[in-house]
Amino acid sequence: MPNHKPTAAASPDIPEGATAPAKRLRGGPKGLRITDVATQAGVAPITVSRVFNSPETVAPETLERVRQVVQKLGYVPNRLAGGLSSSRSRLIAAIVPTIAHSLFSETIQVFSETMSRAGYQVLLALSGYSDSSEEALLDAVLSRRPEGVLLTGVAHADSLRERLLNVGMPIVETWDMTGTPIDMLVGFSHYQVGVAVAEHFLARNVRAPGLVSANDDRALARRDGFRERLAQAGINGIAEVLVSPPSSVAAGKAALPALIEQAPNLDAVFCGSDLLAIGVLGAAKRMSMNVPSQLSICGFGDLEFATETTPQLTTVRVDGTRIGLTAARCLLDRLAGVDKTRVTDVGFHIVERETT
Amino acid sequence: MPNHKPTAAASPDIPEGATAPAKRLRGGPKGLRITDVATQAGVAPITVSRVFNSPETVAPETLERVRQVVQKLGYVPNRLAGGLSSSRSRLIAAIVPTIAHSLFSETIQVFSETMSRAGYQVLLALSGYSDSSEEALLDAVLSRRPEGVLLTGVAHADSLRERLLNVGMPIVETWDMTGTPIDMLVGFSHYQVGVAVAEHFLARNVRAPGLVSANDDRALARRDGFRERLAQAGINGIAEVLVSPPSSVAAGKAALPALIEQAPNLDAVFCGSDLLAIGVLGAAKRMSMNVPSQLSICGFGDLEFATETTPQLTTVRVDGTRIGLTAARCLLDRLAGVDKTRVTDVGFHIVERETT
DNA sequence: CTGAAAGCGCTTACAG
DNA sequence: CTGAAAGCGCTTACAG
Repeated sequence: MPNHKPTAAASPDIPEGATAPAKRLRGGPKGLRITDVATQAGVAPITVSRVFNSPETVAPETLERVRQVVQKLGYVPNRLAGGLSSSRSRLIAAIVPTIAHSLFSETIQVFSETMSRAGYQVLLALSGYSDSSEEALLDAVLSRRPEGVLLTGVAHADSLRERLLNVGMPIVETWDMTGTPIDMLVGFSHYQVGVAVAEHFLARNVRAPGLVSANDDRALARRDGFRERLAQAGINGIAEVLVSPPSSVAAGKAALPALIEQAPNLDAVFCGSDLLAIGVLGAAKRMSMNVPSQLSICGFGDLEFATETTPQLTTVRVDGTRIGLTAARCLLDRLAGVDKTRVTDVGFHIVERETT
Repeated sequence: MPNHKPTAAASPDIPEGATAPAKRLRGGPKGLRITDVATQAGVAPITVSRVFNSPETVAPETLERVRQVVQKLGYVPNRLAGGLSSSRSRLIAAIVPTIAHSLFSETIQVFSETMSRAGYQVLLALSGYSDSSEEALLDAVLSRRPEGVLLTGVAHADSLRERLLNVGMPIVETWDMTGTPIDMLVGFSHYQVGVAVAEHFLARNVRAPGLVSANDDRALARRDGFRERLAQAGINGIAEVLVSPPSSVAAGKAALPALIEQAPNLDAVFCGSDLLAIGVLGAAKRMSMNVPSQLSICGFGDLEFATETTPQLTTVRVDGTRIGLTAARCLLDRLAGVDKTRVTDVGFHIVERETT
């Protein structure tokens, strides 16, 4: 027979005349609490807590007994309470511009899987591509007291950087590169992508390259690398069309005529995404321009289908899965007290498919 | 001058000889608390709380004064504490098999945007396609005490259904249809998709259709509808290849020869996803089979690029954005106390592109 | 419109 | 290996 708690036996024996200060009730019973389990198992609440948080410190028989009660009652600990009490929320925030049709989704997928295997849960925060309400978003995120944060891109606004520098929790910036990370960083240089694509075009003796891309931070960095490398080769005044995110096939289609208007001799286009590249390809076909002989097209993102359906396109591949996994490991190491490599450059590859 | 709290003035005047029961400290100061703001603003903590939660009940001047202190100090309320105290976590859980390369990502995107506009945050839980650890996943989710749950698919395992029926929080099942939803439902019938694709093929006088798909619940429901409708038309013993998720172009490529081995006269394939369809299309090309004249191919998902790059393919379109928006509204209405329509069938469309 | 007290359900920090 | 007490940072439920 388990040892009974003395207090558990002495239930309603408060003297009639006692001046108990009229206990205020806060709503009805909301569910099972740790004390319910403790009472049934004949242990103190702290022992039930240990069964969940440090089972190795509990005697095997006690462990078994408590677990059976937990199972029987269907008790699920309240982590709001647990987190408040322990200052360990077991929550990680992931701040992403968007997950729809995006390269980031596989990063978040792996990141989330890895974190949850380690006992953390992911709070998803979509920032959109506008910086407008990023302050509010950060407030919302920080109000949950996450133990770590994954950012997509490097923090742009100074006010955000400032705040994040001061929160004192592990932070990984991803999908970009900078010399001044807030904390840890897993990504690659979009500027260098632009340079590499420029060199790819130059090697093909392109004369009048143009560019179509969304006007977000990273796409603009690629543009800058592209432009500056071409300028070194004496090519200036590049035709350019910027579209607002999300980029789409339709936007790519519309862009080609606009580019040709700016540069009638256009013979190459660097696109901010594979969807844009497919749009440009479609428009080129309709204008009877041969790709790639008359018009070289390079996308970005290396969508899975593209290899099969559009072998005329060159594209840039980034290993989003590796970014997610590495970012998760960085955070986990840091949370475990290990001082982790701060910057990881995962690089990128230009994927030139067989020319048709 | 703001009215000072009496207690705020009387700081360290406890008599030396007092037998104060050795206050135990729990770690150092972890950050700003509501009392820090209250003290600086010369109000009670509860007033600061009201500034955040019911500003309309606070005098304009007080409101302003408190907000300035909040701003100056950079105070962010602790929602672990707030949620524990108020039993309102302001958290919504979204349980999704996967968000990478998936149709669900746009549903989650819109769902998350809509919920966050309403002051909720989304906890992302990836269930994978295996039911193995779904119990553990649900425990993790419920431990956060979300105020609502979005499920992808209808709950399969009885034990899960049982638990969800009893948690007493609003639940929306999505992306599927059933006569016995747990609570609310926004989706469509995968079985009917299969029926519709069968009819599409029958209208084209197909004789020997086959099927390749992942072996998840919903894909199998499509298969069943497909099979049974064909059986009604006297077509039985359909060639079939099941692949494990995630489905891919490569899996589609590998499937076609396997299908032809089962059915040498194969003249149509219903694919579980557009990626599989692209793979089958690629394999057909390599085998010099004309699509669609020799081989009809139907995908599922209507990926954006496909319209442009693979006009030979037919596919099935579902409005994932609408599912996400509707699901969010259902939950929000319910949270606001409105009794909401329980079942919404968003339907689907067979998209037949111009035949090349 | 504002506040003092009590309580939300856990875990820390001791103590045995 | 186990437990009693105190505290985590808020909000509820009154009271004025």
